[in-house]
Amino acid sequence: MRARPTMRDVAALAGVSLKTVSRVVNREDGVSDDLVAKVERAATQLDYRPNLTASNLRRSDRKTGTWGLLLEDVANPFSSAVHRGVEEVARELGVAVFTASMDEDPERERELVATFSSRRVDALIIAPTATEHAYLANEVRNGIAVVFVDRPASGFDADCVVTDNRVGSAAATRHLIEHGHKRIAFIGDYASIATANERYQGYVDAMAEAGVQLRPEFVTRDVHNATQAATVVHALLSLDDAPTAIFAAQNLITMGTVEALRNSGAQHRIALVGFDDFAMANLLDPGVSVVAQDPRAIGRLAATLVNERLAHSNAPASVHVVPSVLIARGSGEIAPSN
Amino acid sequence: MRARPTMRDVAALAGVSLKTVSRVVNREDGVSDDLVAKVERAATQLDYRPNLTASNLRRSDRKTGTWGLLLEDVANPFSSAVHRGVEEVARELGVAVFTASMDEDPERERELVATFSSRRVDALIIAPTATEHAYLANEVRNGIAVVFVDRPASGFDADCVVTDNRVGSAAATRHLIEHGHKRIAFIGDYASIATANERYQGYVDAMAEAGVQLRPEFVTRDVHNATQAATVVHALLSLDDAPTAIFAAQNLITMGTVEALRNSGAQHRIALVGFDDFAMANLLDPGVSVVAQDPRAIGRLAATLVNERLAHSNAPASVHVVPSVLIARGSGEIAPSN
DNA sequence: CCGGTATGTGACAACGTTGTCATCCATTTC
DNA sequence: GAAATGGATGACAACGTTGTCACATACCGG
Repeated sequence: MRARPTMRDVAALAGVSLKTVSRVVNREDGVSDDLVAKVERAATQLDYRPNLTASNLRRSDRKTGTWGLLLEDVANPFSSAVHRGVEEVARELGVAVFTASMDEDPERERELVATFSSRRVDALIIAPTATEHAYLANEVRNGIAVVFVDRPASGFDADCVVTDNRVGSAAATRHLIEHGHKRIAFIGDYASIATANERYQGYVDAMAEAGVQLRPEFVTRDVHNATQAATVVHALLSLDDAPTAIFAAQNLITMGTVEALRNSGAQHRIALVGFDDFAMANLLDPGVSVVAQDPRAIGRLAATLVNERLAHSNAPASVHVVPSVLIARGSGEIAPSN
Repeated sequence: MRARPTMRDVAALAGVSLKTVSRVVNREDGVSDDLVAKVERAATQLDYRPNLTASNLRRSDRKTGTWGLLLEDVANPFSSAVHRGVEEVARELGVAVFTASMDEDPERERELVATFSSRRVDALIIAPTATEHAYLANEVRNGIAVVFVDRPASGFDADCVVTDNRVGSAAATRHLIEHGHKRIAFIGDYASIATANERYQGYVDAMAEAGVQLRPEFVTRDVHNATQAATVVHALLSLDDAPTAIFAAQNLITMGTVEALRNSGAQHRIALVGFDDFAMANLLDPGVSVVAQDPRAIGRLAATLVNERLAHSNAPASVHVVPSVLIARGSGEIAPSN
């Protein structure tokens, strides 16, 4: 394997100076047509590829055209849709994106930020895992733009893109109320997660708005996976005065609920609305009504904000809310059974 | 915003030479303890982050610790699971990964390869879209390691990780035969896709092995999405002598088939096995039996191969097959209706 | 007390590129 | 016809780091 060709090699082959090659590669004008042709021929002949890392080092604007994207888990449907949205905008801008999963590990988040900072990314887009983000101030001081997605960060002021959690949850709950339900259970994620709280608040809002009394035995929080959710549902169904509807305030909770309802044969009797859409929800029986987030739009918006922040680094930080949409598929339109 | 601190700044603050800072940062030994302490204190005080791009430029081994991962679509479940597998290995190796989607556009594939090559990735992992990969020879000559996943490349010799398409498809077909079926339909993707052919061959193998005559009216190829698949299923069901079982040789085809069977009320009467697993397949009614690929294992293996190739660049290229697993969930175990 | 070795530290060049400035030659201008 | 202008090209330094080598000091054995 030979050494990679450099501008010097191209220059030698074309019989011009290094700088002229640089000019041609960067499409600067002021180079005569025949030299341009000669250089291009030489570059092609050698399979020359400009070395962007060397270029970035020397360039005065000090931008590498690289972003870091820190997600919960690249294989998770929500994360990967955000990724997709970010990528679409990055592609238009000619930016390359480093991606990594944090798996809810704050330590890992910090490691990744350090790694990406060392690689001189222009910006970081973070779906935060850590609860304290003051440490990012160093990076911002070093010129890195930071935008949060999905969850706001605490202890640190930066642009942020979130779903309309509270309003969307209120809409889900209201939808059940409008179909005649009053005994509506809430199953939500860890109360320590800001968005989980927002969703709970939305449920509370809609219940209050309709004058329906909250019943503590119908509210379960700190549920994090499908198995736990299924257990909760079984417990709810065995109550004397069981709920006639369930609002499942998270992806996995919805799936666990579907499973539990089916195992109890209650899937056509108990109404269900989930927060966050998932694949095949329309093919289940009944189809599962959900409040769908738009993770791809979230990703696109975050990337756009990054781009703006890179242009005006001292603009005030802002929070952007992406609306959710209620999709009726059957499960949310079941009437109360008694 | 101040300029980013460099080694020079750290050296000045610590009162040592640039080179000593370099030694401390790279944990080389032969630096006295008190100088190490001084340098570390200065580095912390300035929020110094080593500039990996400058480091890579100078380093003699010429490795950047960066890979490029080219996927069909980062938001697609198969792709993102491969991504996850690659990332896990990359993380252990301290490698950062650029990811991008090609959306079945060969032009885009080449652009991305050029971009990543300019950024001096050590390796490319490609789920190929282009049908002709001779162009990659230039990159390999320039020292980039290349590994293919999911589909083999043509016109270019490189390591490759694929699912056991033919054997898996034969297993799926055999499963249906063992449950008493003889009238088994095949619905597959574009015949131009190598893996789609493999899957068709597997179907043919199992039918031949059991001495069941192939019936051309039961074989449909060049089906690429769920809607087309649904149309095909409706046509199959309206045949005088309709099939009693269907082998759906691709993800989206399986979903379209499920939908069509349900719309015809035939989901408990016609057996179905799909190739490639998908979310919620177990919660459908009946659960959908599938031959599951292991995309995460594919990603992990590909990353491992990259690492080996970087160590011995002249080892012969090899093809690695990751076995698939048949998961019985109900739909594949339905007995023939007459 | 000398020469030799080991150890810690720094000066300097180099990686592949771009910014700055100087040079050269061909025009144009008075 | 000399001077001024402008356009094309190249020489050189610099980006932030590491590899190489030289130097200074400390230690050792004879």
